[in-house]
Amino acid sequence: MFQIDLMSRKPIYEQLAQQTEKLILAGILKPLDKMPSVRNLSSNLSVNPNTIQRAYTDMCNKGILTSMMGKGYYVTENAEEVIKHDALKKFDALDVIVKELMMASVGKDRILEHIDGLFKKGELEK
Amino acid sequence: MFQIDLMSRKPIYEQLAQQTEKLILAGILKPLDKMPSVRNLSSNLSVNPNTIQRAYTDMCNKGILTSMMGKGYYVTENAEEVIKHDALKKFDALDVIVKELMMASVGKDRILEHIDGLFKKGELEK
Amino acid sequence: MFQIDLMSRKPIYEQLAQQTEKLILAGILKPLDKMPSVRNLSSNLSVNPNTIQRAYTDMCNKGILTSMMGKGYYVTENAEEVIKHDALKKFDALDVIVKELMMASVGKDRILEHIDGLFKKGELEK
Amino acid sequence: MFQIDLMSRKPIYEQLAQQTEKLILAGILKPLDKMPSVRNLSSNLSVNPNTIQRAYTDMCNKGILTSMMGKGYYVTENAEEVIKHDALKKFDALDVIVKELMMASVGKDRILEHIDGLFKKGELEK
DNA sequence: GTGGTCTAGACCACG
DNA sequence: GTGGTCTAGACCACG
Repeated sequence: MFQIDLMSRKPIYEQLAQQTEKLILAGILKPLDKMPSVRNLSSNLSVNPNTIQRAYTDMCNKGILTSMMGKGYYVTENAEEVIKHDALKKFDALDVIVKELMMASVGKDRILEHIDGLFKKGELEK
Repeated sequence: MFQIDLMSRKPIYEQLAQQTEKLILAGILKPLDKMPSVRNLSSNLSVNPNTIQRAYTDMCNKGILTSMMGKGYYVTENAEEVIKHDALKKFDALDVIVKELMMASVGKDRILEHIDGLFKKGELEK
Repeated sequence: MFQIDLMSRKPIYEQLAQQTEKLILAGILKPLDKMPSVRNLSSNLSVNPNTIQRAYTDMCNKGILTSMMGKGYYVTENAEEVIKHDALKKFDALDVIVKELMMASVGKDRILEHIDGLFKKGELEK
Repeated sequence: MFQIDLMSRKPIYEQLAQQTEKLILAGILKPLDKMPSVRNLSSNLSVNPNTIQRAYTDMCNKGILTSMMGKGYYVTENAEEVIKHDALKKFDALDVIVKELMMASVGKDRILEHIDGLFKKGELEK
């Protein structure tokens, strides 16, 4: 269910959080679903329990998961909503990249065309 | 000429390299121009000399600068070309972000519109 | 009769004890009344029997309940008295919070007003 | 500057965060002040570096501290503001306690009188 | 030197 | 069994 890239510059706990969010958006993980236990996921992925804990705690703070002591971690009811709301912050990152492309004389048409292409590929994947 | 944001998450040496590239693309730094000396820039910006060195060395490796022992660092003749070519790698980063926005149910129209807006603002700045 | 909030940070056994105390103060549970059996309450609330046991044992230690081997748990004769006496310890917790509000520049008037408001609401509920 | 109570039920990282907040509210730690380094504070308090890190990271997430890689942690410019704003959440905790006192037949007058007493003591401390 | 991430592993509270 | 906290200590990036 989860795949970790140890060579990535992205911290493992961020990889876990991001993949969890994708599973929720894809409807594979649903509200009130139980997450794998810290120890279980730790041994399955060969990742230290502390690292799993960090990922889960971060998601709790964001309102995507909730913990029940002695029971486990669960997807919150409004997890999808929270994730979608957070995604809007990504427009800022998009701004930065587009501006850098502009600086490098990459024209507007070429960028729009490129994004258009992404959506066409995305539609084919469905 | 250079402005460092100590609060940024981006490493100072990356900020320096990126600003140098922008100055070259803007035609302010031209091929064969001499870069400020490591010591000089270090004291002007109150930045550790190692950090300046790192930025210069990185740019040398990319072919944007060249060092002449005992003389200093100079902008290469084809620096602009190299930078523009490198910029194309940023399409990958753009892909990642656009896909994440798509996952979060942000529609194509909204993204294209947003980018369109960026270009309009960019034109006004000119 | 009892309602457990699994999402609460408060341990279930504390929730049970607190609700029992409220039922006693409200006169719903009276001295010498029999408490539900551990097994019974456990299945009704879908709570681990150990948790019920813990709540009952704690209340025995405080003098609110008493156990009769093979018979069950009963409200003690002076349970109400014990609970009211214990409540005075809550003044300490109140002190801590009020001091923290003071530190954060929340004025005396605002605090007193707030508490006044609570009592007015409380009276309406009657 | 910091005092840790190892016997307290409150986690060390919370004790550290709370004491930092108090120092800021008291004007002892001011905006842009540098915090002790993780390693330094760790050895001074005989507390594991990870625990200090946790406290600092939490405060970063709340907007009270900011970290500069390779430089250290600094109090943010609007730290005091953030702390005061957060303090308002404590009214909820106050509600809970006051209601519990009410349940235990502690009258409004007695509570208001008690708080009044706290403020008089507070004034004497000045 | 300074923060950031991670592993290994212990101990506790809760259920 | 499950999460929560903590110690010990390593290794890396950054300055």
